[in-house]
Amino acid sequence: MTETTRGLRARAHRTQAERREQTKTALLDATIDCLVEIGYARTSVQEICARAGVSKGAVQHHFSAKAELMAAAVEHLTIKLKSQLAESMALLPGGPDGIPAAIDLLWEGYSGTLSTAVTELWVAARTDPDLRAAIRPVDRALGRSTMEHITSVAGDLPRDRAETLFWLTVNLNRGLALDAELGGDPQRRKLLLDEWKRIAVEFYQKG
Amino acid sequence: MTETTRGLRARAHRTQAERREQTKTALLDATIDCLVEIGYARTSVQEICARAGVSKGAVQHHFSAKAELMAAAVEHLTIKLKSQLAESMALLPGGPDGIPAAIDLLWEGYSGTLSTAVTELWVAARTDPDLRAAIRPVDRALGRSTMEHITSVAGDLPRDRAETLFWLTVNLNRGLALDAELGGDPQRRKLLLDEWKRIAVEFYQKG
DNA sequence: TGGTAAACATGACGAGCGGAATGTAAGTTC
DNA sequence: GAACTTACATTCCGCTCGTCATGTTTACCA
Repeated sequence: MTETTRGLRARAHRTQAERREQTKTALLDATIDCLVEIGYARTSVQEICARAGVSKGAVQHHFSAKAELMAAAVEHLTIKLKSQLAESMALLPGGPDGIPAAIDLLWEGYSGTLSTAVTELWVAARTDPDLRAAIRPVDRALGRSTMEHITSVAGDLPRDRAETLFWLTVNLNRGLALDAELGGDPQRRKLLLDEWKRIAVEFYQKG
Repeated sequence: MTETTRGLRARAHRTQAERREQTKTALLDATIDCLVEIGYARTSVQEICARAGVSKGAVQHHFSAKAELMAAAVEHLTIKLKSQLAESMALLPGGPDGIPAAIDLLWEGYSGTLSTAVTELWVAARTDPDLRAAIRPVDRALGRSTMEHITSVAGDLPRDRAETLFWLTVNLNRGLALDAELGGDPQRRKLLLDEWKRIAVEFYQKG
């Protein structure tokens, strides 16, 4: 339960725009909470409302249907992920340690709760055309923008090589994140990540 | 809709054990079909019954609850995957082409419909302790047995190195499979897989 | 300061869900 | 072939779901 989902009764006087956006973000945050804590299948409108501290009428006023709420949650989620990644990427060192640091960064990003929520939506979107249509462009944009930032730090690495390394890392991370979700061995994941860093340095930085 | 889910009225005379197993596998196959076609969230008992061509009473007779059906589906699914993998692995060549061939094989396994169903159950299991408890041991056993087979073909590669390569490949594949599910670029996936094969040969076979 | 519109709450509705109770048909056993 | 058990069908129940219609509060504006 995020802090932002509470404290709606903080001030007595709020302008309409403030009220609107506050309950809207409360709903979206609550939606993400639900996805993380109880999964997509059991994420109901009522549960979201309960967590957001508003009524079902509110969500109806802001979103015409549950699907629209989910679509909005996708965007909300992506924005949050983007800012989180941007924050981390600002601290990225260049030079020889750049690649392992970038891999660590991407792992942090893909193993967090936000990415867990994204995975829930992804899997659900496979069999839900509307949700799929909402996710695809947003997710592609996030992937591309992250790649731009990462590869720009990569320094002397040729552009296409850096991109390949990036996507390999991302997909490996997604697999490892799935493994983590089901309670795979953390020690093995650390071993694999370390090995991957070694490979990346050897194969992309030196070779 | 699998062939085995139909043709229940094939023979007039069936022994009790035959009847029992036929409807049971029909239900389990139908469950997998549902997972693949409409996803875990919308997989209901009635939908499963409709696809299996039996009534809700039947599933009630064989499984005490929906959760138990799902748990059984996990095992059924794993058995199918195992036999599919075993079939492919029998054709695996040794020698210098062994590693790329093994990677291709694993990709075939992890990008098929059976693995899609597994992913649905995996993600659902994250927030469902019972399902999780049902999946974990079965999945670990499958992973281990597959690794045993693969590494036994690996020839001169040291044991722990082969294992590391195997798990890296598996996790990369899972990430790529997720990408494929949401309609990522197939060309990029092929490029990444080819690159991974090159890395594997260079880093594990030669070096 | 009163009227208007936006933001939200409340309650009701039909549909679909999982599960229980009960009925019927097919196979087994003696 | 009659008693009995197993396999399956039918029907119903309580619940929760998403959505809608309507009522109430809050902010804005003249």
